[in-house]
Amino acid sequence: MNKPSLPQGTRDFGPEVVRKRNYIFDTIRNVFELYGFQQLETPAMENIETLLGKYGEESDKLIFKILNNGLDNPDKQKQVKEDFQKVLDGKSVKGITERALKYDLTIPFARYVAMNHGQLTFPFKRYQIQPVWRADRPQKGRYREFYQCDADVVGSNSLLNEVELANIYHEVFIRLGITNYELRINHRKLLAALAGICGGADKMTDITIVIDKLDKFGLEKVKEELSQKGLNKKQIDVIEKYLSIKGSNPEKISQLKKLLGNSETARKGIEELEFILNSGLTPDSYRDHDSRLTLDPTLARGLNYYTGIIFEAKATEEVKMGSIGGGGRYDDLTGLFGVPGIPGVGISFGVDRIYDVMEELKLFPADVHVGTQVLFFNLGEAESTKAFELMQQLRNKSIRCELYHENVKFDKQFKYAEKKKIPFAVIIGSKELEEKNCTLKDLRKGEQQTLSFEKLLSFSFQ
RNA sequence: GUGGCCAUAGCUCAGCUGGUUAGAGCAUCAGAUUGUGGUUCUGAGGGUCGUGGGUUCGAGCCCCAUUGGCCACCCCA
Repeated sequence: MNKPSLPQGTRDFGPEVVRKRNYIFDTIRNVFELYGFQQLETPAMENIETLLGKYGEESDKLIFKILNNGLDNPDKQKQVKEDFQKVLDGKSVKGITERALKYDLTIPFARYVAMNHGQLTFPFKRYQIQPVWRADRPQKGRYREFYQCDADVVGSNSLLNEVELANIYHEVFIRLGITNYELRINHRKLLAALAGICGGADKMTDITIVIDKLDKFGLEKVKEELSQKGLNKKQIDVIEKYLSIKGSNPEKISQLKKLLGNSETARKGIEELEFILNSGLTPDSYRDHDSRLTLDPTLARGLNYYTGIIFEAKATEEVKMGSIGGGGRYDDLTGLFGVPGIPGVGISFGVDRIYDVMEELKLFPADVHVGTQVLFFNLGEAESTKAFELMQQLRNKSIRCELYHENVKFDKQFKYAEKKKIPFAVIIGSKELEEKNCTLKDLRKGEQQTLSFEKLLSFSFQ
């Protein structure tokens, strides 16, 4: 018998970890609901054509495909073998696989909206907290199964939504104690305008991918790669100017206007960025701390469907972690599913990464640990019957209790309480039973007192 | 998908240029202690050294393959 193991990149979560994760989930959920979002759930798997081609070519390879059942049916052998040959050639074939695990929450949401747009009240504000799967190779902060927490607004072009979403980021991170985060924003239209000047719209993907690497590889390497992509000296010069835009947010805006101001597309993008940056609705702290909400012209984001404002949230530099959240506006996501004209904007939190950041910065409050408050010692049949009765009454008062499972010596029962960090022990032995009282010991202080049963039931257990 | 590093007790690790019976700390269990835990002391259990093959008189150590983990690239949360 082989040792049991987990699939690569997946994890079990023990009780301690689940508590901490729930703390994050609850915080995010509360903020989402505070802002008027309602929860949606979609299946773990989707029809494969719902997902393929939505994220870009590279990402299609990272979608987990589910093998069809019944491939061993003798009547189908010939067809299956032909289909499988196509799979070997890198194609996705319905005869072999027609379902896949979802890759993110946005596309399934768009599918849902496309299917139900007749019934929905717009703007539709939904949030979704579910696992997604990527066949990526695991490494730091990257797993094959991980949770996303998304909030999206569809059916509204208003930039108010962007402002709201930026506020949600702020509120969540502050509540979690991640006070040193940075929310970077940019606009796809700036990148489109830049591409328009430098080699045409079809170069946009290449350009965005390359400039996204600026902070990692530096300017020279970026210029080198642009040259390899077929851009000429003049075009690269423009991009260099674009990349060297620095300073406060207003300073960057004015430089962008100078560089791209001739382009109608860019002007629209800059206007929208200015609206967000200057919005009186953002918390005061944004304006006090310019670095919190930062205009970053080099921010690109890989996902193809973004068309407007894009967001990315990062923790402080000292925590070497990729982005802990991202999002943006898309003009026409449901158009992919035959229902055009529904724009949307959304954000996503990466809970697994937020967890790692909080662990590293020791941000979990001590009281996320909510275990048993009271352990009733088991000192015999008559004794434990009384203990059981009292325990149930305490439970009715929402005090978390348990009765030790067998009558063993004190030593063991104390050590059990110790290990489970149970603060109180209630001892009812033959002596107490006779005197109709009990011994209550505070294990943190090492102090104990004798209480009547009535007193025990009204004790606060703090 | 590409590259680098690693794999020894439940956990963290030691184990010399290949040489007798593979060690430590922590954890676990038992006892000192049948109504008072955390400390202490004593003892015990626990390993086909990730897996499969090879070289050798002899392999935890060397070689090949394989699986898994970590890290980086691509990409991303």
